[in-house]
Amino acid sequence: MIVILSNEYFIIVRQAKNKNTATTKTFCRRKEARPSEIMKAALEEFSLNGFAATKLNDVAKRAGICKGTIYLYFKSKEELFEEVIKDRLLPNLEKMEYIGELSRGSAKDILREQLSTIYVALLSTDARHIPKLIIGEGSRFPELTEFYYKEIISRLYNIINTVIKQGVEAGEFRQSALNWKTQVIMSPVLSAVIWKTVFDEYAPMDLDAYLETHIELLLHGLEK
Amino acid sequence: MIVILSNEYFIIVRQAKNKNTATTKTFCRRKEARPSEIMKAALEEFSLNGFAATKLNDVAKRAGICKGTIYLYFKSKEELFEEVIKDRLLPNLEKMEYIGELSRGSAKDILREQLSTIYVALLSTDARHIPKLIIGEGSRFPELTEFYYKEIISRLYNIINTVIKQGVEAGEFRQSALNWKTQVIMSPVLSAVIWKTVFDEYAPMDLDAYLETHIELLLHGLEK
DNA sequence: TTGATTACTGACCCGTGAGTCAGTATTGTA
DNA sequence: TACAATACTGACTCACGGGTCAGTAATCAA
Repeated sequence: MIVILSNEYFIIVRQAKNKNTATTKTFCRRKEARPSEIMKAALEEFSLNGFAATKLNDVAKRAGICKGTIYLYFKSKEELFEEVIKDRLLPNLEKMEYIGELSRGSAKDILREQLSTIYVALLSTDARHIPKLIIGEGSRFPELTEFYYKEIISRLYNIINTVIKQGVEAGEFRQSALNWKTQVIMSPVLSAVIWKTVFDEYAPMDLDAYLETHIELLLHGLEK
Repeated sequence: MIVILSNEYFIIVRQAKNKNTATTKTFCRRKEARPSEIMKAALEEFSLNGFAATKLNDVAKRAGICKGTIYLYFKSKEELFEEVIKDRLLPNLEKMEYIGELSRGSAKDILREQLSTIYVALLSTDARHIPKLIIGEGSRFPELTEFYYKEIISRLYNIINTVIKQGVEAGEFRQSALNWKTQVIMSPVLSAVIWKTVFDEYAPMDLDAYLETHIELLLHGLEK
C-alpha cells in the first residue's frame, strides 16, 4: 500500500490509464496533502509569471490535479496567492529570531553569524522568490504588503538593532551607529535576493565574496 | 490657434461636446506628441498595476485618446511596455555618467556627491517605478532585463568603481576595497527605490537620514 | 458486497480585454 | 470651397482564463 503518493507517481498512473492498461485509478483522495501541494505548485508558477499571468490550470497540472480541486481548498486566486506568501514567511521568520539567541561572544561575532545565516536561509529556499512577488504585486495586495512589512521586515530590523545597541554599550561600536538606518545596513540582503531572482542568469552572483564584502564593510564602518 | 494641447484641455473639449455645446472637435491630429503622451500614461498605469493587469483602454483614457490610436504607434502591449522602460532609462543614465566628470576634489568628496545625485535623480522622477517593473515583470521580458543590466546597472557600477580605484591609488581608501563587490556598495540605492515604491506608505522613509547613513557607513568603511 | 459519503473531475459559462478595421473627422492644399 | 490624405474613433471579434457544478469514482462503515 502506498502511503504517500508523489505527484510524479500519480502522473504516471494517469498516463498508464490512457494506454488502456488494466485497473488503474483516475485519482486519489488526499485531502490532507492537497493544500500544501497546491501552494507549492502555485509558488512555482507565481514566481515564474507573476500573479496576473499565472493560470490556475497550470498550477493544477503542476500539482497533479485539475483546476476545480483548487477551489475545494482556496476561495479564489487572490486568496491562494496570499496564503502562499504568508505560508512561506513564518518558518523563515522563526529561523531568524532563533539566531540572536544562539550566539555567545562579541557583538561583532554575533552580527557576523546573524548575517551569514540570514543570507543562507533566504537564498537557499524557494522563499527567495517572495520579495520579488511582494515588490511586483504589492500594489494589488496592500494588506499583504503591510503584513510583510510588519511581520517580517520590522522584526528582522529589531534583531539587528538589538545587537548593534549591545555593541555600542559594550564599547565595540561607534556611538553614531545608534542613529543609523537599519534599512541601509540590511539593504545588501534585499539586493542579493533581487539579484539572485532577477539578474543572476545574466550576471551570476558570487555569494561568498558578496557576503564577505557586506560583513567587512559593515564591521569596519561600525568600528570606533 | 492652440499649438500644444494638454490632455486636460482635450478632455474638457470632449466633455463639452456631450453637452451639445456648439462646434467642438471630437479629436485633434497630433501625430508628433502622441507617442510620448501614450508612454507617459502607460508608465503610470504599468506602475500602478503591473504589465498583465494594465488595460490598454485605461492607458488610452489617461492619454486622452481611444484604444485604437495606441496601435497606430505601437505594435502590441508588449512593445509598448518595452519602449516605456527603455525610454525612461536613457536620460537618467546620461545624468549619472555626467556626475563623474563634474566633481573635482578628493575621491571621498566625489563619491559623496555622486551618491546624493543618484538618489535624487532616481527618487524624484517617475523613473523610480522602473526597478519595480523590471523586478516584477523581468521573467516575461528577458531581453529587457538583460538590457537593463548591461546598459544601466553595469555602467553605474563602472562609475563607482572608477572613483574607488582613484581613492585607493591616492592612498585615501583601503587596499581591500578593490575586491569589494560594487553590488554591496550600491545596494542601499536599490533598496531605497524599492522602499519608496512599495513600503513607503506603511513606513515612510527619511531620505536625508538614509542618505547620510549610506555615505557615512561607506566612507568610514573605506577608510584606511 | 452494498450503500453512503465526499474528494475530485472536466466540461461548461461568461466576463474581460487585446487587437482589428471600416468609417469619420480633421487638416493641408489648390 | 472642395478635395485628398490620413489621424483618429469606437464598435466589433475572439481567445483566454477565472470560477462553477453536475456527475463520477474512491473510500469507508456496516
